[in-house]
Amino acid sequence: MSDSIQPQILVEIAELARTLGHAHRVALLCHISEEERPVEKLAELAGLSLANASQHLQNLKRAGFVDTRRDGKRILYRLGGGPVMALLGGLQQFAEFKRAELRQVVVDSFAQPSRLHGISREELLLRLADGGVTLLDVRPEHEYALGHLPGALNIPLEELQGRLGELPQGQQIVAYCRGPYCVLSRDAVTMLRVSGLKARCLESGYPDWLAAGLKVEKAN
Amino acid sequence: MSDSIQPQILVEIAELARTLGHAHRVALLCHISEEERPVEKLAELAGLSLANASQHLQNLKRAGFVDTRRDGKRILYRLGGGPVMALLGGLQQFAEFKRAELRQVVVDSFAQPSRLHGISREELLLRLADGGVTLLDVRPEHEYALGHLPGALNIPLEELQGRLGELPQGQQIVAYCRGPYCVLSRDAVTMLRVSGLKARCLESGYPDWLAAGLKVEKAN
DNA sequence: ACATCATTCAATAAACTAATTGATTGATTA
DNA sequence: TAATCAATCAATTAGTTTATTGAATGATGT
Repeated sequence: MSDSIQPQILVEIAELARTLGHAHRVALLCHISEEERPVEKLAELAGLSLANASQHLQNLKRAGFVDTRRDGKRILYRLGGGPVMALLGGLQQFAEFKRAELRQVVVDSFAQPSRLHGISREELLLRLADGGVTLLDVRPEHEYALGHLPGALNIPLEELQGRLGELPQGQQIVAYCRGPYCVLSRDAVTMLRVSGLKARCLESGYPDWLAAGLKVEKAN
Repeated sequence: MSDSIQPQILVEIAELARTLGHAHRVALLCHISEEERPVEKLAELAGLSLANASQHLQNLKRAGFVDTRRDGKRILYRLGGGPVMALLGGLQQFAEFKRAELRQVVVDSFAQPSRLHGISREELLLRLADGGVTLLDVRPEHEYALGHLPGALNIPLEELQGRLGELPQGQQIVAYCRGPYCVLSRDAVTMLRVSGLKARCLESGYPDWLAAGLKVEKAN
């Protein structure tokens, strides 16, 4: 076997990962991904002291996850170039997978013979173009606010039972949540079908959509 | 604005990232991804003491990146469930993007009017089924050895000039490397075209292929 | 030019992480 | 049942990383 992987790229990968290895930095990165923001605002959002936030932000910048520009007195941080969100999405998906695994649901839903045959992103895009589909985001409100598929309706799973009336009767409904390992949309589809509605799952969730570079909508 | 992201998932994400935040652990994970292996072998491959390797491996296991099983006296580590390779691929791609950026090549290749119109994975799969395509992996040999697209020929970019004779004359050649931000395959295509061969780039690289869950080939 | 304001820098103490050593576990073979 | 062997655990030391403080930038607006 050759001398395995180039050690230098390993070190670079590890450095990138370590930069994301602190909850405050991940939080800051999320806040930046929502919208370009000055340091003070970010510190407030993340609940950090100014100097502390500044240092974390500089770490993120050194790693290339964010960029800055000056606007008058303030320095605005924005998302950097490159596949930053894909990376963050990958982490989020793995975290989501682990949670699902803990609840011992993954195995069940894979074992389940009718996997509710989810709809792929490609098919969804086609269906959306035709207009015969209602997109339903069943994640909690704050996650929806941070970004969702264009035109998606938000009814968190917990509220779904009580808000069935808000959904169109004739149309096909496509529910999605955090990804293939997240059970929210599966539960939603089961619930909707029981109520006599035509519902399917999106195979992949919001992070995946984001990672694929497709357009998203954000709350104001 | 609502209370932003759930702090708990942020902590979990950060923990995952921190686990990948050490070159030795990334190296171990790569070695494990190649093949199920016992601790001793992994320690040797990564150049670590046994106890040290064991500790790193346990970190990886705690995070869910790897799993273990016993086989006689030895304990074999294998890749865990969930989108581990997608995550690692995401990191690799971001690292690759940064390198390209440093060389100030990304901007150029995006600015370049004819982006060498790359071929998509879907199209490649179709073409491969027809058999009229030669797949060319232009990454260094050791990277190729760790895994490559099924049936791909390996000629590292540095050797390409001298080994043009190994390529079929009539067939379309599809070159790939580490991903959309890697310049190896672009350079290769340019070189091949100059030599009168029909060549195109794969839009996405090996890590992306891996992340998409498609079949790969490994050296023995 | 001066005062102002957002941000960064520098220095410190506290907390955490990594590598080494040697002891321990737990399954296998004789 | 004892010897063996792979792997893990425990404890130590050295090295990093984090949050805090207060001082230093550096562009703005009067």
